[in-house]
Order: sequence, then structure tokens, then C-alpha cells
Amino acid sequence: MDAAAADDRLDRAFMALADPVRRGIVARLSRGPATVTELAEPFDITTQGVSKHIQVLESAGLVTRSRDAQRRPVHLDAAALETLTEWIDRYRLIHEQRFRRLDALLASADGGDAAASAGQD
Amino acid sequence: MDAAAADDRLDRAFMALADPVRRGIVARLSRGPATVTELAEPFDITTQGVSKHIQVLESAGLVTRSRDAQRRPVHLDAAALETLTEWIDRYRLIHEQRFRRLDALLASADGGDAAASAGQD
DNA sequence: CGCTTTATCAACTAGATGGTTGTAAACGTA
DNA sequence: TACGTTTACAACCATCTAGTTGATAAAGCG
Repeated sequence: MDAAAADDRLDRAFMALADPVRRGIVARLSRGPATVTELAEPFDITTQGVSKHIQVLESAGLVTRSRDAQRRPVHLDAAALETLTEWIDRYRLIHEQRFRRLDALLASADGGDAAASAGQD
Repeated sequence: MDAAAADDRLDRAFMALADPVRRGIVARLSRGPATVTELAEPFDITTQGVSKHIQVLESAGLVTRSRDAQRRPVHLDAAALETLTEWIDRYRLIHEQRFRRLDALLASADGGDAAASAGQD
């Protein structure tokens, strides 16, 4: 997978979670597969609307659909969720390590004004 | 913070990360604060465009802006990133625990066909 | 005081998104 | 066969988004 494709995958996955209905669907699916009508039940929108939300989640790779007669049960793909936490945690940790270095510098230098220039990395 | 406000905060934060330019800004800010022109430099869009991206990140609580003469350095807020990983991990872990229970059931029952009905939870 | 740099605000456009209704396909059952 | 259930697809609409250009404000510098 090249960088552009990975970008696109992240775009869609984050976008998919930027909607309370779709997050509700993910939350429900974490407890096991469900059909479209089951997933639509808690929300005040049509099953067609929910079907479109599921398509968004599917194109983001967050869920998959199987087949059981005329039903199409939806399953959560936890690996895709992990990709998101990996992206976030990468930069969160870089940020925190930078803070720890800054703290160490402050502790050793003991000069308050030295922190301002150190902030430039 | 009530549920609707928390929902709105999550909406904005996930939405903010659903764009490669804004993720690039977050990645850059993990290495330290930067000005708007510095942040705009790697991208092929105007500083006005980048300024709007920063407003999106700010309204999502992911970054803050301070003041240094006519410059307005942007800082990353790692705590907001943590809120996102917490949301994702919550349902990822529920999903994985369910899988572990299913595995245990399969191991004790030893019946291949039993798995299909067990899948319904 | 002008000039430059840095950044924001306002207005606009093309395109995407979230919802609807209507139609139709696939499947099990009477 | 006919019927009900479940789901998808197409067309449509209101709203939002991402980018642009142009004007403006704030601060430093000649």
C-alpha cells in the first residue's frame, strides 16, 4: 500500500467515525454482528439512511458484510480501529517525549529564561 | 459536559483528523509549536486555507494558539488526542473480549457447528 | 509615516455529505 | 404463484466543506 492509499484509508476511517450515528453503529457492533434493521432501530432515520452509513463504514474498512439468506449481517473489523489508534498514539508519544526532554532541560539548567529558546527544539 | 456536547466534541475531533493536510499539521506540531506560515510551507495551498484548517483543529480542541508579536504560534493539545484513542480502544477491547469468550466457548464445546449459533451472542 | 510580514475575516464556487422517497432485487414461506 | 421481509440502488435536495480571491488588522522596521 503506497502513501496516498494509506492517506485515503485514514481519511475515510476518521471521517467514518466523525458521525454519532456511525459511532453508535460501531459501539453496537463491538458486542457482536447485527443486521441493518437491527442497527437502524435505535436511530430516528430510515433503513436506507443506515444502509448508507454502513457503506461509509465499509468503504473505510471498519466493517464487513456477510450473507445469511436475505439478511446481510455487519461485522466490526477491530484491526482497522487499531490502525487509527496507532496513528494518533504515534504523534501523541512524540509530543510527550518532547515534553519530557524539555522538563529534563529545565531541571538541569535551573534557569527559567532558558526554556523559551529550548522550546524551538 | 453532557452527552450531546461530548458527542459534538468527538464529531469535530474525528472530522478534524479526516483530512491529510490537518493530519500533517498535527504531525508537525508533535515536534513543537509552529506559526501559520511555517505550517503552510509543505502544502500547496494558501495561508488562508491553512488558517481555516487550524480553526477546524482549534474548534475540535486539538490545538491552541498563543501570541508572539504578530505571530500566532500553534500548539498541539495531546490530551485531546488521548480522548480519541480512549473512545476507539473502548469498543476495540469490548470486541476483543467477546472474541476471547467465543474462543473459550469453542475450546470447551469442541463442536464446529456450535460456533454459528454462538456468533449471535 | 509608509512598507513588509503575519494572520484573519468575508464572500464566493465546486464538490461532498446526510438525509429523504421511490423502485426493485433476493430470499423464505404460505 | 403470491406475499412479506430485508436490503440495495437511484435520484433528489439542503447543507457543509475545502479551496480560492480580495480586503483588513496588528506588529515590527526603514
